[in-house]
Amino acid sequence: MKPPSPTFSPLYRQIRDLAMQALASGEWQPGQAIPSEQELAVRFQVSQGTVRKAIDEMVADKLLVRRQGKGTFVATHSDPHALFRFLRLTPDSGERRALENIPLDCLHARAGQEVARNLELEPGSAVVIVRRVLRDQGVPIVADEIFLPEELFNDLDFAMLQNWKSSLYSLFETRFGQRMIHAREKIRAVAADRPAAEALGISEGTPVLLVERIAYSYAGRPVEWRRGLYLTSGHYYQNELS
Amino acid sequence: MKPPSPTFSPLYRQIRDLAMQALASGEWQPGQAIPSEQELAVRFQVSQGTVRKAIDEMVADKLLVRRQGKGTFVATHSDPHALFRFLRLTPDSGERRALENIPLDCLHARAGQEVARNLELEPGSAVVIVRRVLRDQGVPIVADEIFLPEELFNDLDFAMLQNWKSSLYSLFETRFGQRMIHAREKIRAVAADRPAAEALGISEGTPVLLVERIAYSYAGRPVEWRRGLYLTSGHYYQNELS
DNA sequence: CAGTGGTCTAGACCACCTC
DNA sequence: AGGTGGTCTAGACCACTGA
Repeated sequence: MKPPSPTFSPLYRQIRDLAMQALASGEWQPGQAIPSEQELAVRFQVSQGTVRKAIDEMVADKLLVRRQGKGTFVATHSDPHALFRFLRLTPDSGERRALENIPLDCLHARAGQEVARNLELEPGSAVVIVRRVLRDQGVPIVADEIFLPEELFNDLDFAMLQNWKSSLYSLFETRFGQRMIHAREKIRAVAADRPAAEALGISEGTPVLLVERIAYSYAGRPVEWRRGLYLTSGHYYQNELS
Repeated sequence: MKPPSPTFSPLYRQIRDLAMQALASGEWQPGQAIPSEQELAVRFQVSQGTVRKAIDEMVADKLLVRRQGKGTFVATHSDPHALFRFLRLTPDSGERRALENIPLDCLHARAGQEVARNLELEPGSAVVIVRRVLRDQGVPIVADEIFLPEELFNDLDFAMLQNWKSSLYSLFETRFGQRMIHAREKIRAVAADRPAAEALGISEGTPVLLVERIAYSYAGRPVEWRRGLYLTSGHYYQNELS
Protein backbone atom coordinates (compact mmCIF):
# COMPACT_ATOMS: atom_id res chain seq x y z
CA MET A 1 0.00 0.00 0.00
CA LYS A 2 1.35 3.34 -1.02
CA PRO A 3 0.03 6.55 0.47
CA PRO A 4 -1.54 8.88 -2.08
CA SER A 5 0.43 11.99 -2.92
CA PRO A 6 -2.31 14.51 -3.59
CA THR A 7 -0.01 17.50 -3.32
CA PHE A 8 2.80 16.23 -5.49
CA SER A 9 4.19 19.01 -7.59
CA PRO A 10 7.21 18.56 -9.83
CA LEU A 11 10.23 20.75 -9.30
CA TYR A 12 9.76 22.76 -12.45
CA ARG A 13 6.29 23.72 -11.31
CA GLN A 14 7.61 24.94 -7.99
CA ILE A 15 10.18 26.96 -9.88
CA ARG A 16 7.43 28.38 -12.05
CA ASP A 17 5.51 29.40 -8.94
CA LEU A 18 8.58 31.19 -7.61
CA ALA A 19 8.94 32.97 -10.92
CA MET A 20 5.27 33.91 -10.76
CA GLN A 21 5.92 35.51 -7.39
CA ALA A 22 8.77 37.49 -8.89
CA LEU A 23 6.32 38.77 -11.49
CA ALA A 24 3.44 39.47 -9.12
CA SER A 25 5.70 41.25 -6.62
CA GLY A 26 7.08 43.49 -9.34
CA GLU A 27 10.64 42.22 -8.96
CA TRP A 28 10.57 41.47 -12.68
CA GLN A 29 9.00 44.36 -14.57
CA PRO A 30 7.09 44.22 -17.87
CA GLY A 31 9.38 44.69 -20.83
CA GLN A 32 12.51 43.97 -18.77
CA ALA A 33 14.80 40.96 -19.08
CA ILE A 34 14.67 38.39 -16.31
CA PRO A 35 17.89 36.71 -15.08
CA SER A 36 19.46 34.17 -17.44
CA GLU A 37 18.58 30.52 -17.17
CA GLN A 38 22.01 29.82 -15.67
CA GLU A 39 21.57 32.45 -12.99
CA LEU A 40 18.13 31.15 -12.11
CA ALA A 41 19.46 27.60 -11.95
CA VAL A 42 22.00 28.72 -9.36
CA ARG A 43 19.50 30.87 -7.48
CA PHE A 44 16.91 28.10 -7.23
CA GLN A 45 19.45 25.28 -6.86
CA VAL A 46 18.18 23.23 -9.77
CA SER A 47 19.55 22.30 -13.16
CA GLN A 48 19.25 24.60 -16.13
CA GLY A 49 16.92 22.13 -17.82
CA THR A 50 14.43 22.40 -14.98
CA VAL A 51 14.49 26.19 -15.08
CA ARG A 52 13.99 25.90 -18.79
CA LYS A 53 10.91 23.75 -18.45
CA ALA A 54 9.40 26.19 -15.95
CA ILE A 55 10.01 29.08 -18.34
CA ASP A 56 8.62 27.00 -21.22
CA GLU A 57 5.27 26.90 -19.47
CA MET A 58 5.26 30.62 -18.78
CA VAL A 59 6.13 31.35 -22.38
CA ALA A 60 3.24 29.15 -23.48
CA ASP A 61 0.99 31.22 -21.19
CA LYS A 62 2.39 34.40 -22.76
CA LEU A 63 3.76 35.66 -19.47
CA LEU A 64 7.33 35.67 -20.79
CA VAL A 65 8.91 36.05 -24.19
CA ARG A 66 12.16 34.45 -25.28
CA ARG A 67 14.58 36.19 -27.63
CA GLN A 68 17.42 34.01 -28.74
CA GLY A 69 20.82 35.47 -27.97
CA LYS A 70 19.32 38.31 -25.92
CA GLY A 71 17.45 36.87 -23.01
CA THR A 72 13.97 36.18 -21.63
CA PHE A 73 11.65 39.14 -21.15
CA VAL A 74 8.49 39.85 -19.25
CA ALA A 75 5.62 40.21 -21.71
CA THR A 76 4.02 43.64 -21.89
CA HIS A 77 0.85 45.11 -23.32
CA SER A 78 2.94 48.10 -24.39
CA ASP A 79 4.53 45.93 -27.04
CA PRO A 80 2.77 46.63 -30.37
CA HIS A 81 2.79 42.93 -31.13
CA ALA A 82 0.44 42.37 -28.21
CA LEU A 83 -1.99 45.03 -29.38
CA PHE A 84 -4.59 42.67 -30.77
CA ARG A 85 -4.17 39.88 -28.29
CA PHE A 86 -7.48 40.66 -26.65
CA LEU A 87 -9.30 42.51 -29.42
CA ARG A 88 -10.42 39.98 -31.99
CA LEU A 89 -12.20 42.36 -34.31
CA THR A 90 -10.93 42.31 -37.90
CA PRO A 91 -12.02 44.37 -40.90
CA ASP A 92 -13.75 42.41 -43.66
CA SER A 93 -11.13 43.38 -46.19
CA GLY A 94 -7.51 44.12 -45.50
CA GLU A 95 -5.32 44.07 -42.44
CA ARG A 96 -5.97 45.12 -38.91
CA ARG A 97 -5.46 48.79 -38.24
CA ALA A 98 -5.02 50.34 -34.84
CA LEU A 99 -8.37 51.70 -33.65
CA GLU A 100 -8.83 55.21 -32.25
CA ASN A 101 -9.72 55.23 -28.60
CA ILE A 102 -12.31 57.88 -27.64
CA PRO A 103 -12.99 58.04 -23.90
CA LEU A 104 -16.48 59.30 -23.09
CA ASP A 105 -16.45 59.48 -19.32
CA CYS A 106 -14.91 58.06 -16.17
CA LEU A 107 -16.83 57.95 -12.94
CA HIS A 108 -16.52 56.43 -9.50
CA ALA A 109 -19.55 54.55 -8.25
CA ARG A 110 -20.82 51.54 -6.31
CA ALA A 111 -21.01 48.04 -7.73
CA GLY A 112 -24.45 46.61 -8.43
CA GLN A 113 -25.26 42.92 -8.18
CA GLU A 114 -24.00 41.99 -11.62
CA VAL A 115 -20.76 43.95 -11.49
CA ALA A 116 -20.00 42.71 -7.98
CA ARG A 117 -20.54 39.11 -8.97
CA ASN A 118 -18.29 39.35 -12.01
CA LEU A 119 -15.50 41.14 -10.15
CA GLU A 120 -15.93 38.91 -7.07
CA LEU A 121 -16.58 41.93 -4.86
CA GLU A 122 -19.24 42.66 -2.26
CA PRO A 123 -22.27 44.44 -3.72
CA GLY A 124 -21.84 48.13 -3.00
CA SER A 125 -18.04 48.04 -3.28
CA ALA A 126 -16.41 51.06 -4.85
CA VAL A 127 -15.72 50.69 -8.56
CA VAL A 128 -14.48 52.84 -11.41
CA ILE A 129 -16.58 52.92 -14.58
CA VAL A 130 -15.10 53.90 -17.91
CA ARG A 131 -17.11 54.35 -21.06
CA ARG A 132 -15.40 54.70 -24.37
CA VAL A 133 -15.74 54.19 -28.08
CA LEU A 134 -13.31 52.68 -30.56
CA ARG A 135 -13.32 54.08 -34.07
CA ASP A 136 -11.90 52.80 -37.32
CA GLN A 137 -10.96 55.74 -39.51
CA GLY A 138 -13.52 57.92 -37.82
CA VAL A 139 -16.32 55.36 -37.86
CA PRO A 140 -17.45 54.05 -34.45
CA ILE A 141 -17.12 50.28 -34.24
CA VAL A 142 -17.06 49.40 -30.54
CA ALA A 143 -18.82 50.90 -27.52
CA ASP A 144 -17.39 49.69 -24.21
CA GLU A 145 -18.43 50.02 -20.61
CA ILE A 146 -15.60 48.98 -18.32
CA PHE A 147 -15.80 48.21 -14.60
CA LEU A 148 -12.73 48.15 -12.34
CA PRO A 149 -12.29 47.68 -8.59
CA GLU A 150 -11.58 51.15 -7.20
CA GLU A 151 -9.23 49.60 -4.68
CA LEU A 152 -6.79 48.97 -7.51
CA PHE A 153 -7.57 51.90 -9.79
CA ASN A 154 -8.39 54.79 -7.48
CA ASP A 155 -6.24 57.33 -9.33
CA LEU A 156 -7.86 56.66 -12.68
CA ASP A 157 -9.59 59.71 -14.11
CA PHE A 158 -10.84 61.10 -17.39
CA ALA A 159 -7.77 63.23 -18.11
CA MET A 160 -5.51 60.22 -17.77
CA LEU A 161 -7.62 58.32 -20.30
CA GLN A 162 -7.53 61.23 -22.74
CA ASN A 163 -3.78 61.69 -22.52
CA TRP A 164 -2.88 58.04 -22.85
CA LYS A 165 -1.96 57.25 -26.42
CA SER A 166 -1.67 53.48 -26.26
CA SER A 167 -4.02 50.63 -25.29
CA LEU A 168 -6.01 50.60 -22.05
CA TYR A 169 -4.26 47.47 -20.85
CA SER A 170 -0.95 49.18 -21.43
CA LEU A 171 -2.18 52.01 -19.19
CA PHE A 172 -3.36 49.60 -16.51
CA GLU A 173 -0.03 47.81 -16.57
CA THR A 174 2.13 50.93 -16.56
CA ARG A 175 0.24 53.10 -14.11
CA PHE A 176 -1.52 50.61 -11.87
CA GLY A 177 0.70 47.54 -11.95
CA GLN A 178 -2.23 45.42 -13.10
CA ARG A 179 -1.33 43.15 -15.98
CA MET A 180 -4.21 41.33 -17.68
CA ILE A 181 -2.98 37.86 -18.49
CA HIS A 182 -6.12 35.97 -19.29
CA ALA A 183 -9.76 36.71 -20.10
CA ARG A 184 -13.02 34.91 -20.69
CA GLU A 185 -15.66 36.28 -23.02
CA LYS A 186 -19.36 35.57 -23.46
CA ILE A 187 -20.68 36.57 -26.86
CA ARG A 188 -24.27 37.12 -27.90
CA ALA A 189 -26.20 38.78 -30.70
CA VAL A 190 -28.56 41.51 -29.51
CA ALA A 191 -30.50 44.43 -30.93
CA ALA A 192 -28.88 47.80 -30.23
CA ASP A 193 -30.89 49.80 -27.71
CA ARG A 194 -31.26 53.58 -27.86
CA PRO A 195 -28.03 54.66 -26.08
CA ALA A 196 -25.97 52.02 -27.87
CA ALA A 197 -27.38 53.08 -31.22
CA GLU A 198 -26.45 56.69 -30.51
CA ALA A 199 -22.91 55.81 -29.40
CA LEU A 200 -22.32 53.74 -32.52
CA GLY A 201 -24.19 56.01 -34.92
CA ILE A 202 -26.59 53.32 -36.09
CA SER A 203 -30.33 52.92 -35.96
CA GLU A 204 -32.00 51.39 -32.94
CA GLY A 205 -32.58 47.66 -33.29
CA THR A 206 -29.57 46.95 -35.48
CA PRO A 207 -28.07 43.56 -34.57
CA VAL A 208 -24.73 43.95 -32.77
CA LEU A 209 -22.36 41.65 -30.92
CA LEU A 210 -22.64 41.85 -27.16
CA VAL A 211 -19.25 40.86 -25.73
CA GLU A 212 -18.90 40.51 -21.98
CA ARG A 213 -15.39 39.99 -20.71
CA ILE A 214 -13.83 39.16 -17.37
CA ALA A 215 -10.07 39.77 -17.36
CA TYR A 216 -7.75 38.21 -14.80
CA SER A 217 -4.45 39.37 -13.34
CA TYR A 218 -1.49 37.35 -12.04
CA ALA A 219 -3.11 35.84 -8.99
CA GLY A 220 -6.07 34.69 -11.05
CA ARG A 221 -8.04 37.53 -9.56
CA PRO A 222 -10.71 39.15 -11.76
CA VAL A 223 -9.64 42.75 -12.19
CA GLU A 224 -11.82 44.00 -15.00
CA TRP A 225 -15.31 43.37 -16.26
CA ARG A 226 -16.44 44.94 -19.47
CA ARG A 227 -19.50 44.92 -21.63
CA GLY A 228 -18.87 45.82 -25.24
CA LEU A 229 -21.07 46.26 -28.28
CA TYR A 230 -19.39 45.49 -31.58
CA LEU A 231 -20.66 46.61 -34.94
CA THR A 232 -20.16 43.72 -37.36
CA SER A 233 -21.28 45.12 -40.67
CA GLY A 234 -17.73 45.83 -41.83
CA HIS A 235 -15.84 43.80 -39.25
CA TYR A 236 -15.98 40.33 -37.78
CA TYR A 237 -14.92 38.69 -34.55
CA GLN A 238 -12.16 36.27 -35.41
CA ASN A 239 -11.58 33.09 -33.48
CA GLU A 240 -9.20 30.17 -33.81
CA LEU A 241 -10.33 26.74 -32.69
CA SER A 242 -7.91 23.95 -31.98
CA MET B 1 30.31 36.13 -43.25
CA LYS B 2 28.12 33.19 -42.52
CA PRO B 3 25.64 31.90 -45.06
CA PRO B 4 22.04 32.13 -43.95
CA SER B 5 20.36 28.84 -43.11
CA PRO B 6 16.81 29.50 -44.19
CA THR B 7 15.81 25.86 -44.13
CA PHE B 8 17.23 24.95 -40.77
CA SER B 9 14.88 22.65 -38.91
CA PRO B 10 15.73 21.08 -35.58
CA LEU B 11 15.70 17.32 -35.27
CA TYR B 12 12.60 17.18 -33.10
CA ARG B 13 10.67 19.05 -35.75
CA GLN B 14 11.73 16.59 -38.43
CA ILE B 15 10.60 13.80 -36.12
CA ARG B 16 7.28 15.58 -35.67
CA ASP B 17 6.88 15.78 -39.43
CA LEU B 18 7.51 12.05 -39.71
CA ALA B 19 4.92 11.43 -37.02
CA MET B 20 2.51 13.68 -38.91
CA GLN B 21 2.98 11.49 -41.97
CA ALA B 22 2.17 8.44 -39.87
CA LEU B 23 -1.06 10.16 -38.87
CA ALA B 24 -1.98 11.45 -42.32
CA SER B 25 -1.26 8.12 -43.98
CA GLY B 26 -3.47 6.32 -41.49
CA GLU B 27 -0.63 4.22 -40.08
CA TRP B 28 -1.63 5.53 -36.65
CA GLN B 29 -5.40 5.44 -36.27
CA PRO B 30 -7.57 7.72 -34.12
CA GLY B 31 -8.07 6.30 -30.65
CA GLN B 32 -5.17 3.87 -31.02
CA ALA B 33 -1.87 3.92 -29.13
CA ILE B 34 1.21 4.94 -31.06
CA PRO B 35 4.56 3.19 -30.45
CA SER B 36 6.29 3.98 -27.17
CA GLU B 37 8.83 6.78 -26.97
CA GLN B 38 11.61 4.22 -26.71
CA GLU B 39 10.48 2.40 -29.84
CA LEU B 40 10.20 5.65 -31.76
CA ALA B 41 13.67 6.69 -30.58
CA VAL B 42 15.08 3.48 -32.04
CA ARG B 43 13.00 3.74 -35.22
CA PHE B 44 14.03 7.32 -35.91
CA GLN B 45 17.57 6.94 -34.58
CA VAL B 46 17.37 9.78 -32.07
CA SER B 47 17.33 10.00 -28.29
CA GLN B 48 14.16 9.54 -26.30
CA GLY B 49 14.28 13.19 -25.26
CA THR B 50 14.05 14.32 -28.85
CA VAL B 51 11.09 12.06 -29.58
CA ARG B 52 9.55 13.42 -26.42
CA LYS B 53 9.89 17.01 -27.55
CA ALA B 54 8.32 16.19 -30.91
CA ILE B 55 5.38 14.52 -29.17
CA ASP B 56 5.12 17.47 -26.77
CA GLU B 57 4.33 19.74 -29.68
CA MET B 58 1.74 17.41 -31.11
CA VAL B 59 0.08 17.06 -27.72
CA ALA B 60 -0.04 20.86 -27.47
CA ASP B 61 -1.77 20.87 -30.88
CA LYS B 62 -4.21 18.24 -29.60
CA LEU B 63 -3.17 15.73 -32.21
CA LEU B 64 -2.04 13.25 -29.58
CA VAL B 65 -2.99 12.54 -25.99
CA ARG B 66 -0.66 11.19 -23.33
CA ARG B 67 -1.81 8.78 -20.65
CA GLN B 68 0.78 8.12 -18.02
CA GLY B 69 1.56 4.45 -17.58
CA LYS B 70 -0.49 3.50 -20.63
CA GLY B 71 0.94 5.17 -23.67
CA THR B 72 0.39 7.96 -26.18
CA PHE B 73 -2.81 7.90 -28.22
CA VAL B 74 -4.08 9.52 -31.37
CA ALA B 75 -6.76 12.08 -30.46
CA THR B 76 -10.24 11.32 -31.73
CA HIS B 77 -13.49 13.22 -32.11
CA SER B 78 -15.27 10.07 -30.95
CA ASP B 79 -13.92 10.70 -27.48
CA PRO B 80 -16.70 12.36 -25.43
CA HIS B 81 -14.12 14.71 -23.92
CA ALA B 82 -13.59 16.24 -27.35
CA LEU B 83 -17.30 16.81 -27.92
CA PHE B 84 -17.28 20.52 -27.25
CA ARG B 85 -13.89 21.28 -28.65
CA PHE B 86 -15.37 23.04 -31.66
CA LEU B 87 -18.82 23.97 -30.38
CA ARG B 88 -18.44 26.89 -28.01
CA LEU B 89 -22.11 27.39 -27.22
CA THR B 90 -22.95 27.22 -23.51
CA PRO B 91 -26.32 27.49 -21.75
CA ASP B 92 -26.74 30.59 -19.60
CA SER B 93 -27.32 28.52 -16.51
CA GLY B 94 -25.90 25.10 -15.80
CA GLU B 95 -23.54 22.81 -17.56
CA ARG B 96 -23.21 21.93 -21.19
CA ARG B 97 -25.52 19.23 -22.37
CA ALA B 98 -25.11 17.21 -25.53
CA LEU B 99 -27.27 18.75 -28.27
CA GLU B 100 -29.63 16.75 -30.45
CA ASN B 101 -28.57 16.63 -34.06
CA ILE B 102 -31.46 16.86 -36.55
CA PRO B 103 -30.35 16.47 -40.16
CA LEU B 104 -32.64 18.29 -42.61
CA ASP B 105 -31.20 17.33 -45.96
CA CYS B 106 -28.07 16.26 -47.78
CA LEU B 107 -27.55 17.13 -51.41
CA HIS B 108 -24.80 17.02 -53.99
CA ALA B 109 -24.27 20.21 -55.94
CA ARG B 110 -21.73 22.55 -57.54
CA ALA B 111 -19.67 25.07 -55.61
CA GLY B 112 -20.49 28.74 -56.09
CA GLN B 113 -17.91 31.50 -55.84
CA GLU B 114 -18.01 31.82 -52.07
CA VAL B 115 -17.95 28.11 -51.27
CA ALA B 116 -15.18 27.48 -53.79
CA ARG B 117 -13.06 30.25 -52.35
CA ASN B 118 -13.41 29.03 -48.79
CA LEU B 119 -12.71 25.39 -49.67
CA GLU B 120 -9.92 26.37 -52.07
CA LEU B 121 -11.66 24.61 -54.97
CA GLU B 122 -12.40 25.66 -58.51
CA PRO B 123 -15.82 27.29 -58.88
CA GLY B 124 -18.19 24.61 -60.15
CA SER B 125 -16.45 21.79 -58.31
CA ALA B 126 -18.67 19.08 -56.89
CA VAL B 127 -19.59 19.58 -53.26
CA VAL B 128 -21.84 17.97 -50.69
CA ILE B 129 -24.20 20.24 -48.78
CA VAL B 130 -25.66 19.26 -45.43
CA ARG B 131 -28.27 21.24 -43.58
CA ARG B 132 -29.10 20.40 -40.02
CA VAL B 133 -30.40 21.81 -36.77
CA LEU B 134 -29.09 21.34 -33.25
CA ARG B 135 -31.63 21.31 -30.46
CA ASP B 136 -31.32 21.65 -26.71
CA GLN B 137 -34.09 19.67 -25.05
CA GLY B 138 -36.28 20.00 -28.07
CA VAL B 139 -35.62 23.70 -28.64
CA PRO B 140 -33.73 24.61 -31.84
CA ILE B 141 -30.55 26.53 -31.05
CA VAL B 142 -28.32 26.19 -34.09
CA ALA B 143 -29.06 26.01 -37.81
CA ASP B 144 -26.06 24.90 -39.89
CA GLU B 145 -25.33 24.71 -43.57
CA ILE B 146 -22.23 22.62 -44.20
CA PHE B 147 -20.20 22.42 -47.40
CA LEU B 148 -17.77 19.59 -48.11
CA PRO B 149 -15.64 18.70 -51.15
CA GLU B 150 -17.41 15.79 -52.81
CA GLU B 151 -14.05 14.33 -53.75
CA LEU B 152 -13.57 13.43 -50.09
CA PHE B 153 -17.16 12.81 -49.04
CA ASN B 154 -18.84 11.24 -52.07
CA ASP B 155 -20.58 8.46 -50.10
CA LEU B 156 -22.22 10.85 -47.66
CA ASP B 157 -25.99 10.71 -47.78
CA PHE B 158 -29.02 11.57 -45.70
CA ALA B 159 -29.51 8.08 -44.25
CA MET B 160 -25.96 8.04 -42.94
CA LEU B 161 -26.54 11.35 -41.17
CA GLN B 162 -29.75 10.10 -39.63
CA ASN B 163 -28.24 6.88 -38.36
CA TRP B 164 -25.11 8.41 -36.89
CA LYS B 165 -25.54 8.92 -33.18
CA SER B 166 -22.40 10.90 -32.38
CA SER B 167 -20.90 14.18 -33.59
CA LEU B 168 -20.48 15.04 -37.26
CA TYR B 169 -16.72 15.27 -36.91
CA SER B 170 -16.71 11.82 -35.41
CA LEU B 171 -18.57 10.62 -38.50
CA PHE B 172 -16.15 12.36 -40.84
CA GLU B 173 -13.21 10.83 -39.01
CA THR B 174 -14.62 7.33 -38.80
CA ARG B 175 -16.18 6.97 -42.24
CA PHE B 176 -14.15 9.31 -44.41
CA GLY B 177 -10.75 9.43 -42.72
CA GLN B 178 -10.96 13.20 -42.49
CA ARG B 179 -9.96 14.48 -39.07
CA MET B 180 -10.62 18.15 -38.37
CA ILE B 181 -7.69 19.42 -36.39
CA HIS B 182 -8.03 23.16 -36.58
CA ALA B 183 -10.66 25.72 -37.53
CA ARG B 184 -11.06 29.43 -37.99
CA GLU B 185 -14.34 31.20 -37.30
CA LYS B 186 -15.72 34.58 -38.29
CA ILE B 187 -18.52 35.76 -36.05
CA ARG B 188 -21.08 38.45 -36.74
CA ALA B 189 -24.44 39.60 -35.43
CA VAL B 190 -27.18 39.57 -38.05
CA ALA B 191 -30.96 39.66 -38.24
CA ALA B 192 -32.52 36.26 -38.93
CA ASP B 193 -34.00 36.09 -42.43
CA ARG B 194 -37.17 34.19 -43.27
CA PRO B 195 -35.73 30.65 -43.73
CA ALA B 196 -33.46 31.01 -40.72
CA ALA B 197 -36.33 32.21 -38.58
CA GLU B 198 -38.38 29.19 -39.61
CA ALA B 199 -35.59 26.72 -38.94
CA LEU B 200 -35.02 28.16 -35.48
CA GLY B 201 -38.64 28.80 -34.64
CA ILE B 202 -38.17 32.51 -34.01
CA SER B 203 -39.57 35.62 -35.58
CA GLU B 204 -37.92 37.16 -38.61
CA GLY B 205 -35.44 39.89 -37.73
CA THR B 206 -34.37 38.44 -34.39
CA PRO B 207 -30.64 39.06 -33.84
CA VAL B 208 -28.62 35.86 -34.12
CA LEU B 209 -24.95 34.97 -34.27
CA LEU B 210 -23.67 34.24 -37.74
CA VAL B 211 -20.72 31.89 -37.39
CA GLU B 212 -18.72 30.99 -40.49
CA ARG B 213 -16.14 28.28 -40.04
CA ILE B 214 -13.38 26.84 -42.16
CA ALA B 215 -12.07 23.56 -40.75
CA TYR B 216 -8.69 22.11 -41.71
CA SER B 217 -7.42 18.55 -41.87
CA TYR B 218 -3.92 17.16 -41.37
CA ALA B 219 -2.23 18.63 -44.39
CA GLY B 220 -3.61 22.07 -43.55
CA ARG B 221 -6.13 21.60 -46.30
CA PRO B 222 -9.56 23.20 -45.83
CA VAL B 223 -12.03 20.33 -45.77
CA GLU B 224 -15.20 21.91 -44.49
CA TRP B 225 -16.91 25.25 -44.69
CA ARG B 226 -19.99 25.90 -42.65
CA ARG B 227 -22.31 28.76 -42.02
CA GLY B 228 -24.21 28.54 -38.74
CA LEU B 229 -26.83 30.67 -37.07
CA TYR B 230 -26.81 30.53 -33.28
CA LEU B 231 -29.68 31.59 -31.07
CA THR B 232 -28.17 33.44 -28.12
CA SER B 233 -31.17 34.22 -25.95
CA GLY B 234 -30.53 31.29 -23.61
CA HIS B 235 -26.98 30.45 -24.66
CA TYR B 236 -23.75 32.28 -25.27
CA TYR B 237 -20.62 31.71 -27.33
CA GLN B 238 -17.80 31.20 -24.89
CA ASN B 239 -14.24 32.20 -25.67
CA GLU B 240 -10.98 32.14 -23.77
CA LEU B 241 -8.38 34.79 -24.48
CA SER B 242 -4.78 34.41 -23.50
C1' DC C 1 6.27 -7.28 -11.95
C1' DA C 2 7.44 -5.00 -16.48
C1' DG C 3 6.25 -1.25 -19.42
C1' DT C 4 4.67 3.30 -20.08
C1' DG C 5 5.10 8.26 -19.65
C1' DG C 6 7.13 12.08 -16.33
C1' DT C 7 10.99 14.34 -14.04
C1' DC C 8 15.66 15.72 -13.27
C1' DT C 9 20.43 16.05 -14.11
C1' DA C 10 25.01 17.13 -16.42
C1' DG C 11 27.33 18.16 -20.22
C1' DA C 12 28.20 19.14 -25.11
C1' DC C 13 27.44 21.78 -28.91
C1' DC C 14 24.74 25.11 -32.04
C1' DA C 15 22.50 29.62 -33.35
C1' DC C 16 22.01 34.24 -32.42
C1' DC C 17 23.10 38.85 -30.49
C1' DT C 18 26.21 42.40 -28.82
C1' DC C 19 30.41 44.41 -27.90
C1' DA D 1 34.93 36.75 -27.64
C1' DG D 2 31.50 36.00 -24.47
C1' DG D 3 26.77 35.76 -23.21
C1' DT D 4 22.14 34.38 -24.25
C1' DG D 5 18.66 30.97 -25.51
C1' DG D 6 18.05 26.39 -28.46
C1' DT D 7 19.07 21.58 -29.38
C1' DC D 8 20.55 16.96 -28.41
C1' DT D 9 22.23 13.24 -25.77
C1' DA D 10 22.64 9.58 -22.04
C1' DG D 11 21.35 7.98 -17.96
C1' DA D 12 19.00 7.77 -13.51
C1' DC D 13 15.00 7.65 -11.04
C1' DC D 14 9.81 8.53 -10.06
C1' DA D 15 4.70 7.85 -10.88
C1' DC D 16 1.21 5.39 -12.92
C1' DT D 17 -1.06 1.30 -15.17
C1' DG D 18 -2.32 -3.34 -15.77
C1' DA D 19 -1.35 -8.22 -15.79
